[in-house]
Amino acid sequence: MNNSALHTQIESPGGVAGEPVLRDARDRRLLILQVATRLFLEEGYGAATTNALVTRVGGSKSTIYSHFGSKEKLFGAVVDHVLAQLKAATEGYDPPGGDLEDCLVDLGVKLQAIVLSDDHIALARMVIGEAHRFPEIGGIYHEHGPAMAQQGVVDFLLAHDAMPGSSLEDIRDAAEWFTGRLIHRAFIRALCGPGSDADPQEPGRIAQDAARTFVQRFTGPGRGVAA
Amino acid sequence: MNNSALHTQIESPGGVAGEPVLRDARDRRLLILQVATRLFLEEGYGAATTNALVTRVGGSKSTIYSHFGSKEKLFGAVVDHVLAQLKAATEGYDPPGGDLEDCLVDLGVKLQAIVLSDDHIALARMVIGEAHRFPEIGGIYHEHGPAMAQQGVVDFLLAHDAMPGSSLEDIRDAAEWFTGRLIHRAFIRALCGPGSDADPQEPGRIAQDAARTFVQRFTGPGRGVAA
DNA sequence: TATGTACCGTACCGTACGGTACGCTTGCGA
DNA sequence: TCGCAAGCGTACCGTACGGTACGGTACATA
Repeated sequence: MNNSALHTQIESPGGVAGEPVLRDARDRRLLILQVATRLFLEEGYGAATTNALVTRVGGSKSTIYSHFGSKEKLFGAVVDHVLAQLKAATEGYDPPGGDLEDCLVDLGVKLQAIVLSDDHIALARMVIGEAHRFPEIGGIYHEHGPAMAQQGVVDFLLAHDAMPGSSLEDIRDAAEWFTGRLIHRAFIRALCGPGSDADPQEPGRIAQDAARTFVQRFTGPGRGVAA
Repeated sequence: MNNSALHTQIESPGGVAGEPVLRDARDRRLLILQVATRLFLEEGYGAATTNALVTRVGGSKSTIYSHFGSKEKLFGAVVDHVLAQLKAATEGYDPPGGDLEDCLVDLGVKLQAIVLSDDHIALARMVIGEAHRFPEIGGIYHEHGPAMAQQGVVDFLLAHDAMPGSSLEDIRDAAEWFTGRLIHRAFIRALCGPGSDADPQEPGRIAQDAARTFVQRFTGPGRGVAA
């Protein structure tokens, strides 16, 4: 699962060439944030050293500490930054024409691509691993990540009037069925390690299964609470 | 979600009383392992200090290093230990009588209790957070945790002949639907932070929804692949 | 030309960590 | 009684980290 949709990295100065390239640039802060984001995502919070950041971004540690007051605050800014990128990747989603099942397949594939993207997995690992030291950041991630995705599915179902006559609670439950089926297994596996991505067709297969079964179960005749 | 089913802690010496209680005990190693387990689960890998372990377990750091060669190896032993406890908690599961739906509700409630237990959440956080540094341990956890749970549901469905005539692949897919619905949302939420456990009836409600919907969709007439 | 601001570079501080060395004590078995 | 394995306590080592200090530099504005 290799996804580069979220990469907006800028060339970092100070790498090979000793001469600073962006000297006195107004967006020094943004550059630091972007490089720090890549560093944190690659190394994790604990292993990402401020000295390593200085090496990558070029310049001086003092500048970094003048923009962000501490490593913890920088971490918070990085999480916000990645969440904003993830949100941007979801905006402007335009479901294709066709019947509900086709739309659900499309939505499912897109959702999987974002949730299972390298950047999101790295972010989730980091946030989960540090949830205990930074509970607030864990809450922010959950609110703007998983909870947002869940709400996105609910909105989709409402916009398509996929379950006419159903209560909002039923629609929420249906959305949980859908996302659980779509994501759960692959997400947990990805969080646990690189995993053997032996079958590149698996995401599509699961999206189709999720969509088909969803339509059969939650829409059309015979749905609703039995007994 | 407060679950103490996994706690088998032994009273640690050296806490208040200065006199060592288990001096020269043969099971010094086990005691260290148990205390280390609690320490790691409470503090996380990075924040769990070997000095803190010495303070809690009593005795000397040399002893710890003579039993386990390094902090990393101790970590591996702790993960194995917790996984063994989790496995022990699932063994001897005896589904109640009654129809399939009742059995599924019971299975669902038990599964939730284990997966969402404090110890398992703490373990999962730790493993996920360090999956990058210890990919092997991530694999071990996944194999003996999530994958095992998944297989347990498959075995349950097979033992109850819940989906007669279905292929093994269909049964696996059905088990993924069930576990995804059961666990996904609450598990992710728990991983992200303490969360507001406002509704203690939620697990039961979800287990019932999962069981009822599962029976409607995957068993009885009208199931199977459409079109 | 004077001044303020942002940044650079480097040296440094205090601390905390994982891990080791070493001499002492205790209790068991021959 | 002796030796030996296991454990104890403490001091210590090397290192790496987050964070700070400080003098110097470039540039924009007035």
